[in-house]
Amino acid sequence: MLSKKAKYAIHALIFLAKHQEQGPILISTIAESERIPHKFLEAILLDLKKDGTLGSKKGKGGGYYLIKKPSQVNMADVMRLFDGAIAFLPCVTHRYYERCEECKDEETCGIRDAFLQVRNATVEILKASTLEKVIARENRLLEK
Amino acid sequence: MLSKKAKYAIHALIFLAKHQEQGPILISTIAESERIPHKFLEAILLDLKKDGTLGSKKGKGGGYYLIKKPSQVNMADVMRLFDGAIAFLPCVTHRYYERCEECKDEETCGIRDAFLQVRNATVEILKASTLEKVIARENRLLEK
DNA sequence: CAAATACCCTACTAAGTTTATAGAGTGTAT
DNA sequence: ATACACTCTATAAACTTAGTAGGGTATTTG
Repeated sequence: MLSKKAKYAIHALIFLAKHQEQGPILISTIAESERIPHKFLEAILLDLKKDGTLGSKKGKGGGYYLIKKPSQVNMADVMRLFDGAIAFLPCVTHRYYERCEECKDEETCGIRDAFLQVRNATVEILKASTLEKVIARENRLLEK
Repeated sequence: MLSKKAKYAIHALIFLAKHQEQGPILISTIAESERIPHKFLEAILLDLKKDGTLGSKKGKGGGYYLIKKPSQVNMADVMRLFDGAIAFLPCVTHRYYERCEECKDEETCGIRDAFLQVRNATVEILKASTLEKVIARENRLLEK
């Protein structure tokens, strides 16, 4: 399951994308609108800033804003940032690769292939799920 | 990531399937061969028994054995048994359905669709990954 | 029947992770 | 100068995971 951090991050990103033209948005504004604990959201937005997804401005009129285009922000990257590797086994991840400690012989491991397929399918779908598409989908659903 | 419980369960099942014709296998035998803490494995095998996958016999000459055919035991079921729902969001699971508490309106949620696709793809792949196929794959790799 | 065998069950503990909260610090605009 | 709003460090409560302890129960064998 996704952690709350990842879910909050996604909701915050959607909010920021929807209000992009309003300039910097206060943490408090997002926190209230999305019902996210203020201090918790602070840490989340900071992570997204260090990641290069968001920018921030201090002082009056300050707040957070999207740096990347909504078409460049995808669910796979957000998930990785907050919850780590997407794969179910450490031996089938690309960037966080580690041997499975329970595994006697990785070369002849019968389950690796299935979990590698799962990983690849998951990454493909989540990479394609960009902020732009997510918001387009919400708007489409709202119109009905 | 898969829990150790789920990984241990998979390894124990593979072991049991490979030694199927030997009759009941001792917990200790599996524990030593697969390097799983004895008491921990006990609990795991008991869960698999309650689930209907394994049978057991008490007393001398006792132990655990597969009840289902290796072609009927798949990774999706094992994962669900030990780690719960496969989906990343509670609102896209079939049997453990719950609303996402962070979600304001499920009907217009823009991310549900992507995570539903992920769930469906994952379940499909893991359902197809049966004990029979996993073992066949190991044997194929060993021959090379 | 008795004793050994081996699974069954309940409770507990240690460690790690997640989900926060508190409060002081730093930079910015007016 | 001062209010504003993000930044950083530390801490704590709740929950989950992984593993341990110890006795209970059923079955086989002599």
